[in-house]
Amino acid sequence: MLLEPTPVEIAADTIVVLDFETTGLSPDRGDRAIEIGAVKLVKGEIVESFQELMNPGMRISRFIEDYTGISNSMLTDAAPCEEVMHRFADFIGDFNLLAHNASFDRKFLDAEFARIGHSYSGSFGCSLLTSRRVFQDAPNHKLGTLVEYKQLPTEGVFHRALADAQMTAYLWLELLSDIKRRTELDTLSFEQLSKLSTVPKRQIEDYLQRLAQF
DNA sequence: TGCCAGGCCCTCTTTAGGGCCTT
Repeated sequence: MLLEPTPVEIAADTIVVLDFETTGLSPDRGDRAIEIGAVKLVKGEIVESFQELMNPGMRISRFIEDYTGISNSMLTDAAPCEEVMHRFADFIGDFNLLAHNASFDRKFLDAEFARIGHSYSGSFGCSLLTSRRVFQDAPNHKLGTLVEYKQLPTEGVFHRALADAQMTAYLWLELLSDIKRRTELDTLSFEQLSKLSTVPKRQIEDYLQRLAQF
């Protein structure tokens, strides 16, 4: 008889990859989220997705309309941020989280969750910091460039939350694959990968060699 | 009207400056 896995074991195998579209760069200066997209990766496969527009209670700039393709008219009928973030809180649970340039998405997640009095316990990983170390020969480390550089699956849509979250998930799997190949390891923990993103670039080869010895 | 942030990381560094990323 198989035992049901404990919640801790499930969390270790599951990552939620997320991406926000926002009114600007800084929640500290009043910017709000306008779309959240996310996919749930379980043991390297996308098993669930989440995508919702949200009404920030203000008009968005022409720049953001052009950049994202999200118009003011699209947001008029969207649910308010608070309502969407409650549903997103249920989606992410206590799973570990990942984003491309996670410091950006983290500050918007924290700001929007603070508005609804919600907190979360998952750790944040960053595909930008990791790819700067693992894919050091890439022309640059913008998400779109890395998708092209690694020939990752894409529908040609950029700067929309779900599409960017999906591409970030594929980038993460490519990073995992590359590290596994270089270390000849079968499995890598989220903690090992998070640690890697803090190792100085010049020391990455040494770090990978140390990983391979365990 | 016009402008706006911040974390990370490299180097011509650490008593600093500037490029890269995210919207």
